[in-house]
Amino acid sequence: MTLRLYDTATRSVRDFVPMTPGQVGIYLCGLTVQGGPHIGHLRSGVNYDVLRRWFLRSGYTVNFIRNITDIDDKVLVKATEQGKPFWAVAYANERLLSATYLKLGVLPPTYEPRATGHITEMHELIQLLIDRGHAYPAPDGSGDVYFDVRSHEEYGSLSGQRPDDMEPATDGPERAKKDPRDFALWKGTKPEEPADANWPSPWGTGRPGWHIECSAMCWRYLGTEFDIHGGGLDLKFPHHENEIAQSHAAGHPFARYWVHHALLNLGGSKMAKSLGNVINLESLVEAGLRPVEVRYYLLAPHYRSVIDYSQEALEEAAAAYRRLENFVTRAVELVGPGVIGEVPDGFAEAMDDDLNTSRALAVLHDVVRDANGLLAAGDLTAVSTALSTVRAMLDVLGLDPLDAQWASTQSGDLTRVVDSLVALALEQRTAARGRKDWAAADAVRDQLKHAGIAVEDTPAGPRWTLES
RNA sequence: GGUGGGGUGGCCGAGAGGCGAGGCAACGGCCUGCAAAGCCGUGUACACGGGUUCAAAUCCCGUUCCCACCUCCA
Repeated sequence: MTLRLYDTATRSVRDFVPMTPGQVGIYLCGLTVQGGPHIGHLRSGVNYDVLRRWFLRSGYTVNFIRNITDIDDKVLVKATEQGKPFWAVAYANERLLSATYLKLGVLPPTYEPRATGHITEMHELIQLLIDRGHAYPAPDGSGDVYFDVRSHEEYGSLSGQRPDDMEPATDGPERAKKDPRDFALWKGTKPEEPADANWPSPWGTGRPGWHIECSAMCWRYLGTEFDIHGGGLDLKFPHHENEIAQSHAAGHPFARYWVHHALLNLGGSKMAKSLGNVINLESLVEAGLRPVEVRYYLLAPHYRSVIDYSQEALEEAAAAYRRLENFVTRAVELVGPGVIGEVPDGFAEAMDDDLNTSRALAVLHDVVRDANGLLAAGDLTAVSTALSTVRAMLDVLGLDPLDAQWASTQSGDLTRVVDSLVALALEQRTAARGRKDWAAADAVRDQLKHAGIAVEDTPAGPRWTLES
């Protein structure tokens, strides 16, 4: 079985063949840290986390690079507005992003390079492009350096657009460009921008253009050629198109597969700060959802399908997850956590088929349904086997309830105290039930329920859970 | 205007020529003292109009509506 991935560059699903057997290098365009992340950003993190976990599960060593864009127009504007250094604003948001990813169980990247830490590499790349005749310093003395789109025949191949049909890039004065589609590699100092947002360069002080950083960091951490480059569909043009242009023009073969995930919409258009239709993880947690449920919601639809955010759909997803979690909890009470086993063939086939998480979840639910039957039948050996299978699937998706990541407060000292108290009450209830005093038994159950404790009777005796 | 992706049952969401993915909700049944949880069963869905085919949600043509990108964007 091999993984097949949809490659945007060839517009087809292709067998994934790594450059080096058993190893995979992935570059994911991370965030511009002009603010905290919303759930659209988190979808990106979760989707690629699942891809990464599937590679790990399939026996690969994964070199996963996700960058931080810590300097750009918007960061500078925010810094000026807030009267803070741009780097302080960027770093605060970066920490917020990391904390949020952590809450969602997104594995930390192998490395998380920042644009401002790679000015040297960018200079080297820009000089290489100038030397090869694909870039030029602006003749207007601005200190800008532009990529010469006309010098690179394949420009537009990723997005399928012809330069002639394109609207002009607006990241510099048109009169300084040879062609309006040329884009900035280096931006000369502007008086209205913070003084500390400038670096010396062979072409004058300034700061990097947006696209060059990713080409430079890919080169630095993954080499001139690597396996997979990922990002949101909205980055396909111009960002990824420009990255390809820069890197190819520099003589780098660059990424072998381009993976783009669809966006998350709210109210009919994509979630974006600029549109003001933003929902973040904190607000969902305040509304009573757990991060693991949000994670389920974000990974349940296929990564190339648009998610139209709705509270109802999110709550349905949460209910679906609880069903899975419920089985795990009940099974563990009877047979212990066991070990994480192997994933069923159907699940593996779905994941190998361009990461079809929806179909994979269908397999997971099928197994859980059968396993619930085994649970009811008291077949502990079979339950134990099913549990290890279920946990394997959940683990690939980053949703294993037993993972330390999701360890609930229920396992603390307080729980032991509550458990002994509830046990006392349940003893009385059991006694009442023994003498068929249903009124007394139900009174105990009602009182516990009032205290937020749900009691249910199972073949193995009564069990209790905190109501969420 | 150019480039892509879509419209699937009450809701979410896979599938992409022929066995009704899965989840949520609903209804019926089983289990239960009653519940809860769970299991079993029920629904005749594929934007619209044509066409191809023994067979179309899936292919072709047309219509329509929606989204993304072409400007900072996951």
